[in-house]
Amino acid sequence: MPRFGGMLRLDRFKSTMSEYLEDLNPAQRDAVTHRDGPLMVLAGAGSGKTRVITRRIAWLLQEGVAPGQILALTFTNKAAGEMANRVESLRGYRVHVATFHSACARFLRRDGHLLGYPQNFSIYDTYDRDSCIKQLLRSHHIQVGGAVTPNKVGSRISRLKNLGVGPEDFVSGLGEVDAVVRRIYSPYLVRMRDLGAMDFDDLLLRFRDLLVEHPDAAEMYQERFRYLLVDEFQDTNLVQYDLLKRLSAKYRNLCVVGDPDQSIYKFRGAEIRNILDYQDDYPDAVTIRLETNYRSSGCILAAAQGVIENNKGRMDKTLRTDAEFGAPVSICRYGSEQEEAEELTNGIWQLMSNGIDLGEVAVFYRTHSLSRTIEQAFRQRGLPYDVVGGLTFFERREIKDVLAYLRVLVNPLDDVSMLRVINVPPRGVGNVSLQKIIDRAADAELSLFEAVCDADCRGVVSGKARKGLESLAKVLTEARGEENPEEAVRIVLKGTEYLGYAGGLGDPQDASREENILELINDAAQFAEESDEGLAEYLQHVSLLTSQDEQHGEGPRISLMTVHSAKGLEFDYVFTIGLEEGLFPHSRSFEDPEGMEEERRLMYVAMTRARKALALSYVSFRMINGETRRQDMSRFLGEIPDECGTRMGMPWGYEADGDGDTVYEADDGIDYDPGDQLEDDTVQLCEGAYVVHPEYGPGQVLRLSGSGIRMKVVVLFQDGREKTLIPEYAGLQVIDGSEEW
DNA sequence: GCTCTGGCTCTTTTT
DNA sequence: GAGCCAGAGC
Repeated sequence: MPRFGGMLRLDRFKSTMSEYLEDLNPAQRDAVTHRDGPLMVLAGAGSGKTRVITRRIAWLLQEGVAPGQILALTFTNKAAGEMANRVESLRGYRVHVATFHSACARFLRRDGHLLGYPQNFSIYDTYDRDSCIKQLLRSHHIQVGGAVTPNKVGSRISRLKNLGVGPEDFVSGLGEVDAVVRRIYSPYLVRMRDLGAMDFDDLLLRFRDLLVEHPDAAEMYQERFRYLLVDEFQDTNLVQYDLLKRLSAKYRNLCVVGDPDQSIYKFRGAEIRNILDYQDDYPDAVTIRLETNYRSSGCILAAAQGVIENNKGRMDKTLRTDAEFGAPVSICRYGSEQEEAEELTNGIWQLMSNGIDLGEVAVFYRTHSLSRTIEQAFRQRGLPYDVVGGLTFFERREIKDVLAYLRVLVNPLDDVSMLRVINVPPRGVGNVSLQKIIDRAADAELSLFEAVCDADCRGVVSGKARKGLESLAKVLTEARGEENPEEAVRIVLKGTEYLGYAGGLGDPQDASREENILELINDAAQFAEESDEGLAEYLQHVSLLTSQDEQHGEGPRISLMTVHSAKGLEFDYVFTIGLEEGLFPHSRSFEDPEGMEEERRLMYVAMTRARKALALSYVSFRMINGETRRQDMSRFLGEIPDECGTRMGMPWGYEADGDGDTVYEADDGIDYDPGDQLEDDTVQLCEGAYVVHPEYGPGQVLRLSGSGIRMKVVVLFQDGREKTLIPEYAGLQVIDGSEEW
């Protein structure tokens, strides 16, 4: 985590100017040495953008700008940390590098009281936001169901907030969701304020409010941060851009770096238009284009270029490279996702046997759901991997439960968190008792936390519920004021016997929930040790972690992630799977030409992550939502120039080793029907049959029930587990004879 | 008040 | 297949 401040100065960092500049090309050098005034750097993929930003910071420091006067904003905490470290190693100074959200959170912790927020406000993620909305819908007697779900209402409100549209400006459309939003939007804002809580959008909006409503505070920030640098500017939204304009209003040293071809976050309010507006808003801005790619082979670059050129509304830009043409991009078609996963595994084994570092291998996909088949194959073949994003550690149920306890300790107004834990683990507080205490709290104008901690209020319930609330109050009172996050976690766990409860959740053989909680203790301990900050800071820190910030296992590992998470990263070997119409480009973008262009930019991002080799694959049949569908090749593959791709065979010359694997050529019209194999298996499936499950391993069928598509089997697995499975979905393989295991 | 079951929906991407 | 929810049954 980047820490602000740190004024250490070491003489050995005194360098001559040329040291920062000599390995830069002329355009990069111009960007680095631009002194004052607005600067826009249009940086193509792999053109050394990060290097330019860090060198520029180092250069500014050398020019006499104080470290505290520089604020750099990046996309992930990880990127921020790396950038801060690089600057530190160049100059020996720590500068402020943060994400938009964490910077705003930090500022609001200090000055949010000017807006009436407690210093220890809670930060709600999407899930918490939806819980809050769910409660609001209930209290407004709005029926949930069909199109109206807390999540849909929440996303709609979020979108409006990103556009800077308040409840008073909102002209609702015709849809059901809009009708609900019209009723709920304003109450939601009020409710969040009462809870002392902010969602992700609020962090930006409230900080903007602060700048607008408190000119003295605004001036203080303007004086403080005289030099602003923004990475990934193409993915900022209107509110973020507005913030930047206000922050830089006095000194106008706003340096933005971005690539319109890599704008992939429209769905969360990003505006490529910001790049065009920037030129209007700062007519005197210097614009520098970085057009030399230092990352990818010539072939990969040409292939990516061939794809992105199909976008109509695009700033003209061509990337050059001096790199060798390199190996052609491999384009493979497989029969099914299982085959895709298997061949992917084979390809990676091949790389490994050539001594490749697995840390330089990545697998990208458009949607998280595609990771599962790949993960299974990797696990079976013993390949170490990390999944970036998806359900992250801090989004897990048991972790969120424990964090909710911590949150109410820090912010007693936080009823959403209190509701989450008031009966977790179960302590006899059912709906009836819960409603009683909620009503009592409302009458007494107390938060739920306060009501639970007040013996008088607890008096409204009796019996088991009362006892439960008493024990809860006892834990909360005991833990309250504990500043050390690790200690706080321990007190909560002990007082609530949460570990025992978590152990009983779900699969009894699955110890991962307890392990996760122990991991949380470690994380909290580590935070306390490294930062000497308290519980409130710890909560803020974990609330704003990004999917790329997660720590992973030891040793080199293959990275699995969505293309969105891949932005800003690079790998020697990149596999992108699921290049099929409807998946990538995703069907949700079909009607909308702008959406399709964004999909294409996404493809461009995926391709340009690769340094040495790029393999793209698609399948003829894929199981989607429990239904096997016939898939067509992605249009993007057709846009790759012929001289850049080999449309057959295994990645990079891998040959099937005669075990009967079929190699498909693209568009050869071969109809592979995975149903054939399925039917064969189903026929053999009978009581006593030996089977292998991709996850649970070998087992024996105990009973069958139902028939055809409704058929279920009960299987006793070797490890003693008994599972009821639907053969069609479970991927069960029937094997003959017990000698197999 | 708690737990289990069956029915329903689900899959875009994230701070 | 998985997560969520409502309703039934204990």
